[in-house]
Amino acid sequence: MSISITFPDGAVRQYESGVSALDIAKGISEGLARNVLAAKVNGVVVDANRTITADATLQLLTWNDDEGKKTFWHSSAHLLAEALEALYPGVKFGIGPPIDKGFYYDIDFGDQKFGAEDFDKLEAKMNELAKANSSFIRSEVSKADAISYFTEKADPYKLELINDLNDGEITFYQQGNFTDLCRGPHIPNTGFVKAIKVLNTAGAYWRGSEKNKQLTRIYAITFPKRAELDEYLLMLEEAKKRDHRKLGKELEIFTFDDDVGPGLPLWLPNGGAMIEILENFAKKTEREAGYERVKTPHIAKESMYLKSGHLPYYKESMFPPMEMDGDTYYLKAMNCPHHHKIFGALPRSYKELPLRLAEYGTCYRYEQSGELFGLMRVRSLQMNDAHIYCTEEQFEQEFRAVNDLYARYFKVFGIDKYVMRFSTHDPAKLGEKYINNPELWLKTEDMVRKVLINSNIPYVEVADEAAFYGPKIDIQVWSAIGKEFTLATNQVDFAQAERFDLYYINEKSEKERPLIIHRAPLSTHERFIGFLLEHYAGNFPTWLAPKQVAILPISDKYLDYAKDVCNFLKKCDIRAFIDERAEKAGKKIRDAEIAKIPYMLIVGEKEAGSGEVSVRRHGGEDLGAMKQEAFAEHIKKETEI
RNA sequence: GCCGAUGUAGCUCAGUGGUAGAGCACUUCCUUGGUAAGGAAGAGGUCAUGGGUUCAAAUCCCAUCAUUGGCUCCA
Repeated sequence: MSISITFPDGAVRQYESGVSALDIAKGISEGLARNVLAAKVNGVVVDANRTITADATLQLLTWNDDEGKKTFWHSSAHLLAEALEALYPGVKFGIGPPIDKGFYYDIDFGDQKFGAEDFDKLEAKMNELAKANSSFIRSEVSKADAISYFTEKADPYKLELINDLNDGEITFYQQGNFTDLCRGPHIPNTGFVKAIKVLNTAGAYWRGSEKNKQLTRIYAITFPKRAELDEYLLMLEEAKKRDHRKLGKELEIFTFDDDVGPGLPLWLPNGGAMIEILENFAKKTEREAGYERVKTPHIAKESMYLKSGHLPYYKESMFPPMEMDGDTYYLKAMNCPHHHKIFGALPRSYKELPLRLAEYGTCYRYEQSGELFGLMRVRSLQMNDAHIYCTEEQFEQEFRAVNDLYARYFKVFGIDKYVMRFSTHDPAKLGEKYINNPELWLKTEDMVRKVLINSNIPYVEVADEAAFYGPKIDIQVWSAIGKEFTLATNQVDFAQAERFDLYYINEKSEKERPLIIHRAPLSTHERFIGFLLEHYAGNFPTWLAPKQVAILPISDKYLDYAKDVCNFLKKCDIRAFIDERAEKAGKKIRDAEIAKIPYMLIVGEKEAGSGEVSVRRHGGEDLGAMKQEAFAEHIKKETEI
């Protein structure tokens, strides 16, 4: 019997029923067949050697397809497991999925030890098994047989997984001497794997729950070509150079000190300068957008956090309380309750709304020790915070205005690689993780969704990630080394107005609850500057650079002229300094280049005589000689934002 | 918090049981120079901290602290 196969380009060809994707590939070219990792039949990814017995659409998946890569890495995880079982008999296997870059396998090593010193051995074994060209053989297994197989192997994890599956949907895959519970699909054989790198190990709780046993997770990556692995490793090296922790040290932005404490950054003068620049920018922008600035203390009494509802949710991650005059005080971990108190301090009319209260508020959060990460996750932080109190009718416009503000900021910084994550509640956790008000949850979530859709903002919606007081939008970005974190946030709060008994008088002279928007588009100084360091790889645009201009006298004979230039630039609000060392120009240039100073002004006999400066841009571009005033003008123009 | 790794001069790092090292940075002197490293000398360390083993510990063992790769968490 013959069947019709439709290819992605629309071509339809006839084949004998029972043909496999691999057969079809071979029919097209041997070269293609060598590269086929899996196939997409009627939209479902399957093994390339699965037989096709009815008319179907077919896409051959290779390394160039994401699904091809995923299949390749998934099979590589099985290869890793096969090697581990050979080297460490009796280890138990958790799960071994592909990830964005490579794959991992969670292993229970029992009494056996596995560490970085064993990576070479494991790689060697994997290479050996890869060369064996073992086919991945699929078999359908009854639940009873599956249970009996893994009972014999005494693997509690696989048994637990099988338990959740139904008879008839269980498949095994075998390659060489290794058999695994797996839904597949897999690449044709292990020989496709040509380059292997075991990257690191980590503890990982079984099924992601702290209550379960911690397994050893082994991360690795594989490629069909040696050269691709080398390229990948090189890229990792490059990424490390952008790491804000490395750059922050090199550019003297921040430091940590054991006597100050973990997660408590010290801002060096360069970091202090950046903070000032960012604040000035934000304050101006927010003033124009109708925000008013407020200022609140760093501590408050327990009663306020009980009222706000934060304490039961976050007590564990607040610094321990202080006892004073018979009262219990906490260091503030969030600014919202303080701001709510400001809203409530005066009688409010609908005419005052929306009321937008902004503060670069300093907060302290007792983050778990294992969470601390450079500037991205710290225990003292200063937030670009504001709370907008508005009526329900004003909500959409206000929420949209906040999103516009993000867009504006992100454009200034050239931030374009991010994902908007819309977090909603889980109805099953009302009253536990979330304020128990089902109608308001649905209503506000609808409002947010509407704004996102109406503004054409791409987003992903995730359930059960909301704040306890309402849904939120987070802007997710990635650090140089690939760690995901929330940069900015925009949250709806329908709970705290009630808790603080906040109200305004509406047109009909009735009391009404305001809706509250929490927003922090520029995140915290800590996280934002950490992010910017990586984003710009330390090469800040001139307006943001803590030091904008290095004045480099050719010799100390021209120091006086250099001082004239420096004073003039400072008067023009340009951040300039003189390299007064008795070094040659070449050395001073090199050091200014390494310090990533945007402009270098070389001043010597020629310039001193003519009142000029010779301008070199960071990176080497020579802008030639110009009058001091012309240079000041040049910088002014460039730093307008 | 949990599992693993790491901790030596300001920075980057050598140093596997026998007198603490290098490069850069710093200080001083010489050199007074033209677009990515001039020369010389000097100073700088309780080898994270506290115990232990040993004739002897940066080195071996234990604990603590910090950093870190992940996991869990994230107002």
